[in-house]
Amino acid sequence: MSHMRIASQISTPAASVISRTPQRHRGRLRVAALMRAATSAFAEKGFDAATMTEIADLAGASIGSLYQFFPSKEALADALLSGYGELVAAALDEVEARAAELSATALADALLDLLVGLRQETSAAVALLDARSEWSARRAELRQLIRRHIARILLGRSPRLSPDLVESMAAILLQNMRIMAMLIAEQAPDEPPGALVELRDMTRLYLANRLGEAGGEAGA
Amino acid sequence: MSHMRIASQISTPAASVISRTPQRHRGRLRVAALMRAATSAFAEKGFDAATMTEIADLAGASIGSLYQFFPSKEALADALLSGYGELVAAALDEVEARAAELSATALADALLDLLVGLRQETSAAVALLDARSEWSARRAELRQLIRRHIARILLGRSPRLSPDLVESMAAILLQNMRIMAMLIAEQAPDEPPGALVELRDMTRLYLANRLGEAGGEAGA
Amino acid sequence: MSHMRIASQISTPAASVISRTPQRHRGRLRVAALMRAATSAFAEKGFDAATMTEIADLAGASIGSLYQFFPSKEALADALLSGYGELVAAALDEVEARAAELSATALADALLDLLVGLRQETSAAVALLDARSEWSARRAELRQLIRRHIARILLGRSPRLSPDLVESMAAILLQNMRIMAMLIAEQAPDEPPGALVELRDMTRLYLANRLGEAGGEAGA
Amino acid sequence: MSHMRIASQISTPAASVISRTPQRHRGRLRVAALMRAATSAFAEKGFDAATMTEIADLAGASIGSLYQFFPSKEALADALLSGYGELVAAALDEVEARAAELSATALADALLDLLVGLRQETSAAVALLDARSEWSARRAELRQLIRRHIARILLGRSPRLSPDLVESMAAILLQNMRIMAMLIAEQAPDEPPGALVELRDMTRLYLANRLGEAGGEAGA
DNA sequence: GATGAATGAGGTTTCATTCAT
DNA sequence: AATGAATGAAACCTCATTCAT
Repeated sequence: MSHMRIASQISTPAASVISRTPQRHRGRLRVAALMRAATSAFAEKGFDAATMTEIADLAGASIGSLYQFFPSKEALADALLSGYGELVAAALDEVEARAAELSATALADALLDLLVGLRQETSAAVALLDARSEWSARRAELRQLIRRHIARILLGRSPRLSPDLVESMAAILLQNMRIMAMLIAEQAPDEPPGALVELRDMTRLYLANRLGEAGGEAGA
Repeated sequence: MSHMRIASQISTPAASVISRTPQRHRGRLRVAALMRAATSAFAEKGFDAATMTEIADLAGASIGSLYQFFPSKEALADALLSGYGELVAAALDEVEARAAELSATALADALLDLLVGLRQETSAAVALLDARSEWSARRAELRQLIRRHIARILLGRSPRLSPDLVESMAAILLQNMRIMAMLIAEQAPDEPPGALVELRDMTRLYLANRLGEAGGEAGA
Repeated sequence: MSHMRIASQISTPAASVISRTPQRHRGRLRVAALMRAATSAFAEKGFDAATMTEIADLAGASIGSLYQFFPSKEALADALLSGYGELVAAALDEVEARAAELSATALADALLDLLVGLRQETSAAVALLDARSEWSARRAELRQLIRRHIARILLGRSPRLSPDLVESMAAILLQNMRIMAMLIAEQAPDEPPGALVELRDMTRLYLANRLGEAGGEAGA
Repeated sequence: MSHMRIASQISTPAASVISRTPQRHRGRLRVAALMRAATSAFAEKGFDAATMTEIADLAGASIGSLYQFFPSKEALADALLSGYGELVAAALDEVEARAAELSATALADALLDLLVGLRQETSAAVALLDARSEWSARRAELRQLIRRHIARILLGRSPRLSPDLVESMAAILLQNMRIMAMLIAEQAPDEPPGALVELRDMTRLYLANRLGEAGGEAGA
């Protein structure tokens, strides 16, 4: 399923965002460990509260080693966000491939489950994007990337929908996906357990209505 | 309407959260100005990035004056959150008073519009609550306060619903209210304009379905 | 006995050290309360750690009121030290009056018990004098005042002793008096209880030896 | 002689009290320089009045460097006190080794001279221990450590003395050692020069009396 | 490449002192 | 006289970043 991706599969990001692409195996392992550590630290404490030293320690590396690969804290955040964008795009690709044969309900489920497998990465990404208003450009970019992708999937299923409508729907679906990921994360232990069901039902109801299908009744 | 409340109506909060309750007129004005400045700073930059010096400057006060009333940055955040909880509770009271005579659609609208009038306060509150995982207790508390209030409104309208269901619905409605406030805030200039309509329609559809009414068709 | 003086008997100090001599009864009470509060705060926390606000609060006065009588923290310390000097001088006067008829042992006891009744004042004075090296002049002055007084007493009892020797003896006796006060203060709950006896015996032994008397054997 | 130890021999203290044990030669030098600077600053101005910036400057280091090894001002004080405890213990070990063959007078001299070689460290330690009443536990601990050591030495010389008596004697001897160190320090230029002799004679007299020896007559 | 010590700008907080009411 | 708000210098401490070994 689409959400089988796990943190350790964070792939080495595009060369452009890190200071020096490691040529050796050791280096690639290091970078992976550092990004994993950064993801965890940012997800748990946020961009500002997480320290570079702490991230290096978490990865079992020295602070100097961290700076060898990521020339600044912001560059590290950038690399994480790029990687996150790629992860989500890949997951959406899988959904897109199956979209034609999915009912509205099944499509709603596929989307809602998508970020669940990327819970921690999503937490980190949200923390990074919420941290600095100067990054609104990057935030807009990432959101647009995902939104466009979702819109394409919707348009593939129902070609008669207007492009504008489909983009607006995608914006709302993305919000619901985010809420789903947050509800499942350990950060929301106090939310009523039934909330998950309600979110799913609401999304199914909405998508069925918009895609012109009858379904979307509450289930369990 | 309920969302006519504006930022300048922040009242001096309960004495418990500030270090020295102002005992003179000038002091009360100062506290109000400081809280307004803090709301603005936290909303724009987040808890960590906003500095105490900056907040004092924004309020036209000295740093010492800020600390006279709020003994720490965290105490300031606490005071803001308490005040926010009271604002939301007051707004929900108004909705509750009218709830019996509202259709499901109208109720959905009333809720969605509720936080819009508190846009900036909501941004600040969200920023504060997301900032520190140590505050999950306070976050849970505030969320629960609002959720329970919404649940009570729903139960008033449809007494046959189970308490658990109603709490779960409230959790989802709260999320939608939050999204609404964010979409309207200046922070999301890049979102498609139709997203607002979609969010509203989705919420109407959902609420009508759960409250057993027919309505909830898309409009605009 | 000489050590019956208690804190509340701190007399209003010489007019020169306070900013404005209070003409009314209320004012004199205020000053007394402030000095008592300052003595307590300095004794417990030291000069630096005690705050002016805290002292005012302790005295049930406002910070403005404190500054009305003592124009600075240092002036407050000065007033306290002056008062302390007068207290000790008065107590020494009493000993001096009885000195001729006292045995060496009894004289040792009288001196050792002298500061015990001024425990808290002594703690405060020591804290003040130890606080700032800039005050070594004042420290020297106060010590000299007391030392000379003790020397005079010794000389009165044994006129054949050289003035230099008597001053040196006084210096040592003063140290022993200070230790006695500290051992009895609540600050030294961990010292062995027998230490008091040893200190007393050592002092008796020493004084008897120097005053040419046989006595000073250990007792209990 | 036991008081040949000098400040520059402060060794890198136990790892437990500093935040990051230096792992390179340069780091170890830094830590030693910082502790030397701190000893000097605390001895001269006291704990509160000495500033961290000043200490770093004195050591020729940056403020960040100071905090790299000592995570707080209090931790720095702790490290100093631990080091001081070790220094005194080492010096007492030397006295203990020679104690059997020393007369009461010679033993008194050995003890009195002991802290003289550690004048500056003693000044600093006294300043630190007197600074904060919250440190009474640490103060008690350090005092007890030294007292027990002295008591052991006394018991070695005169095994028939009761353990309680010996502890009480040690408490008094420690006070005399402290006074000796203070009298010799540059902080007491105004004390009569003969005071040193008197202190020494008093201590000799006392110890000879308690150890059952005849000696202890005044000299010089 | 790797390590960890060094740096210092900048943030939070305290508190003596002043002054308007 | 009395009160308590206002002020800002200065202290403690953090942490991103650089650099010598």
